[in-house]
Amino acid sequence: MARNTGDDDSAPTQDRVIARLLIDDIVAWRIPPGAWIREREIAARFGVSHAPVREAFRQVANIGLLKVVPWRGAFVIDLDQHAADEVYELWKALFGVACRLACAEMSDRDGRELMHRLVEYKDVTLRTENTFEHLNVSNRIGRFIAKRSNAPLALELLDRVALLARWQHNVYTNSYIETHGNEAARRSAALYETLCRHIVARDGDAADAAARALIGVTQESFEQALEEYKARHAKPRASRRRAKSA
Amino acid sequence: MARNTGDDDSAPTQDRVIARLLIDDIVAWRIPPGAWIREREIAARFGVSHAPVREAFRQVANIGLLKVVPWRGAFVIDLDQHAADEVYELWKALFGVACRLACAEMSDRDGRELMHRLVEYKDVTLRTENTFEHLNVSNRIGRFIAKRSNAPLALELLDRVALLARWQHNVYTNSYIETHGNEAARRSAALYETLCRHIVARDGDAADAAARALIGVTQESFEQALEEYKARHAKPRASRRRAKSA
DNA sequence: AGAGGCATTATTATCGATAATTTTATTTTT
DNA sequence: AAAAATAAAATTATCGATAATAATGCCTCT
Repeated sequence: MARNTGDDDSAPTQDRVIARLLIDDIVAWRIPPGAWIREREIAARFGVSHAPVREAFRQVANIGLLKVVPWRGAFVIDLDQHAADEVYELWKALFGVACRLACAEMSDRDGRELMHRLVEYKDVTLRTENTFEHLNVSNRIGRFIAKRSNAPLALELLDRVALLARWQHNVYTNSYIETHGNEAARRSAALYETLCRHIVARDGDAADAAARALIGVTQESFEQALEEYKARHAKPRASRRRAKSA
Repeated sequence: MARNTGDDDSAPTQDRVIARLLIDDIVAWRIPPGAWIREREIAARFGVSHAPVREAFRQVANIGLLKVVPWRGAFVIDLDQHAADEVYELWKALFGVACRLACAEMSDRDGRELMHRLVEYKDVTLRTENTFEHLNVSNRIGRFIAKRSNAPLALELLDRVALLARWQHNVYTNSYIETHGNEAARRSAALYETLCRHIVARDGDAADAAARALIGVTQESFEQALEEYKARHAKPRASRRRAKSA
C-alpha cells in the first residue's frame, strides 16, 4: 500500500554521519568561525567520495552553522552573522511557543509526568552542587515539554537555535559553566516550578512568559561570561605575527 | 586576499532554480500533499541529471515542504504534519521577535520611512476595496520591519513559516481572500498603526504584542475559511473509485 | 612601480554509471 | 486460500570523471 513515510529507523547514510561529525567539530570550535571547508579535504578525511560530503554540507548549512556559496564552497559562519541578541530572542520566543502549545496538547498523564520530573529536578537542586547534573535534568524537562507539545516544526527550530547558542557560548568561553552555572541553576529552579505549574494549569500566556524568563537566565549568564571574556582578551595587543616580507 | 563570502550575485545554479520551481509547484498545490516525487521524474522534466535534483530536494526539505527519507526518496509533507495551530503560533512568535529587535536596531531614519509607509497603507485602506492591494502594502510593511531588524535568522525562519501558512491556506481554500480579505484588512489597519508607533517608540514588549495581534487576524481569517471549507466538503462521500480487481 | 589583462590552477557543479536498498511481484509452503 | 519466503524491478546512494567557474600568479603596458 502506501509507502512508509514515517520515522526513519534504517541505518543512517554516510552524508548524515558526516553532517553530524561536522556539526560537532564546528560547535566544539575544532573548525574555527569563518573557515573555508573544501569538499575534497573532508572526503579524504572520511575516506568517501565528494558526493556525500556535498549533501552533508547542505545539511549543516540548513542548521545555520555553514554557509554554502555557489561555485565558492562552504564557509563556517562568522560570529557576528548571528548576533547573540538575535539567537537568544529567538530561543525565548520558540521555547515560549513550545510551552504555549504544550498547554493545549499535553494529556493529563503527561502533566503528571512533568510534575514528577519537576520534583526530581528540585531534589537535584537541593542535593548537589554539580552544575552539569543540574543542566542535564533541566534540559530533560525542557525537551520533554517541547516533545509533548506535538509541534515538530517548533521542536526543530528550537533545536537549531539552542545549537547556535551553544556554539556561540563555546566560542566565547569554555569556563562560564563552572563560574556561573550554579548560580544560574539556582535561579532557574523557581522559574521551572512556575513554568510547569502554568503548563499543567493550561495557562498558555503565563507559560510563555515563564519560558521567556527561563531562557533569560541563560542569556544573562552568557552576557556576563561574554563581558569577562572581553576583559580577559583586551590585553594582548602585540600579537601581530605574520611578517610582510617573505 | 580573503575570498568573497558575501552575498551571492552570480547566476543561480540549476539546483536553486529547480528548488524554486518545486516550491512554487508545491505551494500552488500542483503537487499534492503526501505525494512521492522521484528524482528521475523531475530530472527528465527539467532535462538535467539527477544530481542537481537531489540538491533541490534537500533545499525544499530545509524549508519544510518536502521530507527526504533515506533510501525512500522525497515526499511532499502532509497537511497534518504541520498543524495549522503550530504554524500560526510560530508566525506570531517570530514576527514578534522581528519587531522586538527592530525596536533596538532601527535607525531614526528607518523609523521615519516606516511611518511614511504606514501613511501610504492607511491611504490604500481608505481609498480602495482591492484586497490584494491591501495585502501587498501590508506585506511590504512587515517585510520592511523584518529586514531592518538586522536579524537574518529570524527573517529566514519568518519566511519559512509564512510560506507554510500560505501553503496551508492554498490547500484548504483559494477563495477565502475574496470572502474575508477585506474585513481582515480593515481590522489590520488599526493594528498596523499601533505596531509602527510602538516600534518608533522603541517599546519592544508592546511591539511584540501588536505583532502577535496582527498575525492573529490572519489566523482567525484562516480558521474561518477552514470551517467553511470543511462544511463544503462534508457531503461527497461516495468517491471510492480504485477497483480491487484488475 | 603599479594597474590591467591573460594564462594557470584550484575548486565546485554536473554528468553517467555502478552499488546498495527498498518495494513489488512471484513462488512456495502450510 | 493465506502466509511466508524468494526473485524481480524500481529507486536511491555513492562513485569516478568531465565541464564550468572562480581565484591566483604571471606578464605586459603605461
